[in-house]
Amino acid sequence: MTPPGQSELRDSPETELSAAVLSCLIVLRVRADYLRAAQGRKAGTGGFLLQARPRDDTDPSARVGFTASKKIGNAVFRNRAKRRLRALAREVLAPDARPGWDYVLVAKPNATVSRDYSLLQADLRSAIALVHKDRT
RNA sequence: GCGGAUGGCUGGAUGACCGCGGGGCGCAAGCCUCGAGGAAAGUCCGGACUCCAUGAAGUAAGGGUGCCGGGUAACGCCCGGCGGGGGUAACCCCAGGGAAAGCGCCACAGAGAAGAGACUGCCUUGGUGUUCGGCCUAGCUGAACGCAAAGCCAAGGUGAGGGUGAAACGGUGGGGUAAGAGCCCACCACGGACCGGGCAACCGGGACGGUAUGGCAAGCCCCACCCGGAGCAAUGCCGAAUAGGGGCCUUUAGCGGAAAGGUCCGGAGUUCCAUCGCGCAAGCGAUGCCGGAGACCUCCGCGGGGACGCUUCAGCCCUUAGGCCCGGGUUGGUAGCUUGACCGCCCUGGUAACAGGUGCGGCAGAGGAAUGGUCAUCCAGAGGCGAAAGCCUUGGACAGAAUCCGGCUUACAGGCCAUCCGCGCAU
RNA sequence: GGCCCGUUCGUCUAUCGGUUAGGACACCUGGUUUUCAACCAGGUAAGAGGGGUUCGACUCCCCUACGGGCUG
Repeated sequence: MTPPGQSELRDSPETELSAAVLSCLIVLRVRADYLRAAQGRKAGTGGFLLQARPRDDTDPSARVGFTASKKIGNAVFRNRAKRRLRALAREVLAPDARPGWDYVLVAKPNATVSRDYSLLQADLRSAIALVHKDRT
């Protein structure tokens, strides 16, 4: 299975990173932050839309936000979309997030809830690479 | 067996890895434990709770409810009954008070739409011959028909027939009459003194009345009963930051005193409290050194004020300035916050709703908002293949707590249980 | 979360319980003009959905759906 193999592989870096990374992944709370992130780099994928921007301040933490509009569906579907995106961010985005950046994951109707999870993981990896490469 | 009615339950299960929110323990690492629904929904009713300072009575306006009895903290909810309607039945549905308090409306059609009306008709009496034609048209005259009616005119009787309409001022039959009419009679409908039953709604009987009372109150209204307003983004406390602002309204915005306690000062002592009393308990109350001060807090008296539609009263609560608007800043923490008119099983009372009892068990508390993500196996379900066993594929209803309860309404794949009704078959 | 309000032609809006639901803009057709615009004439086109009260409902009552506003 994947969990033991991956944990073996990432063992030494993960333990150091995890504390730092998890503490750095702060949830965006202010509407203005979301509006500013929407002005930054965008990378659309089959399951969601990733927005990212580097903040030009001294705070080294990486922050992340989630958006699920009424187009997604009723409250059950909106919650599920946000939970899947949150799980993705924890597994994929946390190790690769750059300090001082804001990320926003926007759910897409139907896709975010029904798309296969492994495809979503691949989507997020490529989207992160796209956003980071374009910037540098 | 088929079809139906009613009531209730359930709403995937187990495991692995990685995670989230609350609580407890721990210095920490971490460990343990709890973590969505029957509708959490719509926000349609009723409450608890908080603020508007409290309570009571009356009343205006406005709103709501509306058969009777009961249940409940309360309700527009529930239970039982009554009446009306539907269904072969089980059973279901009903905003179901008052139209003789008053106002209003009843389009079109129709004679007439509310103390109505007289179109076509029917009948009686009186008058007049009738119809057709011609002319010089208040009239004259010719022909045909007829000898007593019809027609026309006038006066009167009538409300039965026709037709209209959602609805036409009781219905059917008979008698009666000039023609008719509850004018009279029988039955039905209606009203109904009174009698019996029932707590009541109402039910049964019914002298008598000849018919009076058209419909609409989810039109205004009347009657009875109920209702103050706002809502946890209520309302407190702490902190940060900006500022130490501007405008308006009301106003007598105060006076006198005390020093047990807080506070302050000096000295002593102390800090998680101790002692005593009450209580089953949670808890509540009292006491806790000495001297001084009177600015502040506090307390007492007098005076003033207290918006909530208005008035009155009580109590003596709050206050000693209050309120509103603009501008500026913040968008934090904490309390409210979840054990309550609570839920399930059981026992007792009651037809039931429900009430009482105690025994056991259960009950999330976030705050840009947790309750999840992925995978595997199984279980319902659907489709395909197959004679069957079985195999493969697919796939899980409506839907996510936000102060908390009691209801209502709406959404809901599938499954299960109980009771009852109709039909058919067998015995 | 809480509290309110509203749904009528494609759009904006009228409408005592008694209609063929009125008007303006837009659209279509015809006329006028060399043509277009403007103008004239005519036409198409609507009661959010479901129940109830009533003889009769856009209107009165109830439920649902959708849309909008206010509130620290």
